[in-house]
Amino acid sequence: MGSRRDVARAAGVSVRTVSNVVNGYAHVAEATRARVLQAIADLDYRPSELARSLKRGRSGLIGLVLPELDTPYFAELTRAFVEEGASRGLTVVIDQTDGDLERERYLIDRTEYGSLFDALVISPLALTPAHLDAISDDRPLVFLGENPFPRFDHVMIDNRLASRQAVRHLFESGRRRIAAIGTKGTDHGSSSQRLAGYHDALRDAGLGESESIVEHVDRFRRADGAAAMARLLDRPDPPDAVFCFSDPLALGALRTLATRGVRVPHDVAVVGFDDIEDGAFSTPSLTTISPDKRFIARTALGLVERKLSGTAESAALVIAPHALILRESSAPSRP
Amino acid sequence: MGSRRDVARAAGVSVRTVSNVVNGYAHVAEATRARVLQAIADLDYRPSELARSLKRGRSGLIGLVLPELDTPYFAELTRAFVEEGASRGLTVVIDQTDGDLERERYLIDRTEYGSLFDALVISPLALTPAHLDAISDDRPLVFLGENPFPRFDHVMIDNRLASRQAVRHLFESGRRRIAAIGTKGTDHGSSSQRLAGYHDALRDAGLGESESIVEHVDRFRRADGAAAMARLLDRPDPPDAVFCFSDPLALGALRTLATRGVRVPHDVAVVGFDDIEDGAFSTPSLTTISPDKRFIARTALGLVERKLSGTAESAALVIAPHALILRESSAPSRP
DNA sequence: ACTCTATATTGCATCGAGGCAAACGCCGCG
DNA sequence: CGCGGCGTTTGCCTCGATGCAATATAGAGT
Repeated sequence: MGSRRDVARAAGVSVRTVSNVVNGYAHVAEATRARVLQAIADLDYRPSELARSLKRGRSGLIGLVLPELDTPYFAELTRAFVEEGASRGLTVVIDQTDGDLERERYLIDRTEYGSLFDALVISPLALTPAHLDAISDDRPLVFLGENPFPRFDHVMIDNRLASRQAVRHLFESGRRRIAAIGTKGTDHGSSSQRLAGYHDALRDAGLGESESIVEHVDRFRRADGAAAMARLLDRPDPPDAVFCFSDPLALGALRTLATRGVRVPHDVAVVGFDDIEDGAFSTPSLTTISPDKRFIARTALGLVERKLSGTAESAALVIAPHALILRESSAPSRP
Repeated sequence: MGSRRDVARAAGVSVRTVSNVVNGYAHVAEATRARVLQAIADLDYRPSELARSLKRGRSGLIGLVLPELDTPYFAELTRAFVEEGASRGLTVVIDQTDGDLERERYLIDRTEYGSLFDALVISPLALTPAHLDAISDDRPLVFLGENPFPRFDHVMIDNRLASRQAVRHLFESGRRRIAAIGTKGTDHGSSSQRLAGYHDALRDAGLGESESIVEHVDRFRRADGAAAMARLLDRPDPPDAVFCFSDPLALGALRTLATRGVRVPHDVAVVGFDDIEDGAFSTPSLTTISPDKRFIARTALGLVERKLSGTAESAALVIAPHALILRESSAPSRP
């Protein structure tokens, strides 16, 4: 590939004129423009985005750091970010941590120590605010998810409220033995908030702590949901409704219920969380909490731009909207 | 954040000395080093990776362009690339196209016209070689997947052979009515090769074209596999084995079989393709073709480095190894 | 002919870092 | 006292592109 200088020499003009042609500057003679374009084509020249970025002081690259990509929720969120970024002239590139603390720290440190990215949007799993003590809050970092990171911009949904609404819905549709599938012991994040919402709703309904039925899982996948549901059905007092902390868990539960010949929603109602595409097409289709992924992406990128433009006064905490999507899996059993 | 110049001023040294300290150059007096480090800390200075990359002529960023991220196979492949890249000092960033032609072209064009990425590894869905006529084969592009792109480096597995082995295995374990689930009308890629392998195996087994049973699907997801399996079971002459063109399809088929009370592998054997994690833990566990994802990632990045170093003489075509992983879903029915 | 303006083109400086080699200070040695 | 050598520090240039302002050229107006 030829350089800018080669092009200038070949076209018999100065380097500056090449620049003018490339950038479509107004006052360039037609003949000159043609000669330069010809030279560009001959030498297979293309401007270095690296150099441009250096001059501009921005690369236009935003890193999106997620725990895992094969979780449908994150995959769909990724899509929202990429599309939303494109419409703002930002390129969103994705990195995955597997919830590994070291990797989360590494990626943040890299931004800290001057990477090619203008900013990072990160959904941490293992990271806690204490790990960020040494990190200046001038850094363009935007956090997603439920763990609070006080000094930084943050976009989350109200997990506790959403869970409460989901469980209230089950109660209002006539269920009385409502189980939850989903806490993990180590998780200090969304699980505990969703659990809190579950307990809120039981309390609202006048049910005591003793009537809570919580089934733990290690991961939030179909297989875990299926196994947890089987354990619930094997209890002497099986539930008539299940609130699952993720859609894949709920889809797994549906599978077990189908296998065991338990009718959904007639015998057991199921509600999930995340509103992934599969849930809309399952049999029965899945009632779920739908976080507004578009809103999350738009807001997070807006915060990034605000930070980069220097207009930010203090860290923002944005609660993104969510909706309870009613589908077949939770239709009332007793009209 | 302070600049290199500010640091120099604060420490009372030249900019060059700051550079020497940062890069750990040998002959820097201890006192000077300390003063510079102090200034760096005070001013929260960190070197610009952008400027470094410009000087070096490399950014260390490799783009990995995939059709979709929520397909487990691609998610696992991504992991292999990210890890393999890290071990070579390359940062692999991911972009997704949804199999959209325009997006695939756009991403390649961006590299063509000087992006921040050193190279692109791309698994195209819609793109055909004709779209690349205008693209110089000097570009550091490495292709993945089954569609041939003659002038460029390429890593693929032998889909046809792998399929043939999978179907032969079904035949050898006593099956005689072997169906395939998976072609899509529009796909010019892996589907047609897997279909060819399926027919190869039938021919090997002395079964005629008339005995092939092919069930089409629109996408390669669980739900599609479940629906296709249901159609197969509803035929007057249901199969005793199914070769699915992807693991999610196979997992969907397993679900339908379970729901209908068909025993696997006793009544129907199932084989998938891709070796995704879920398949190893399903009930029954899934026999599948396992492409060597590590190998693919390692080789593709190797080709990238070869291209970037300029040692490449001509385009390479690498066939990555695969293995037939035998699990419960295809144990012999007639010993 | 001479200014004035509009169009075309260019040189220089700059972004932030690093390669290169010169130049500095200081020591010991002849 | 002068010189070679070592450790230390620095200036200058380059990477590739662009902002700024100056300059060159042509044509129009009086």
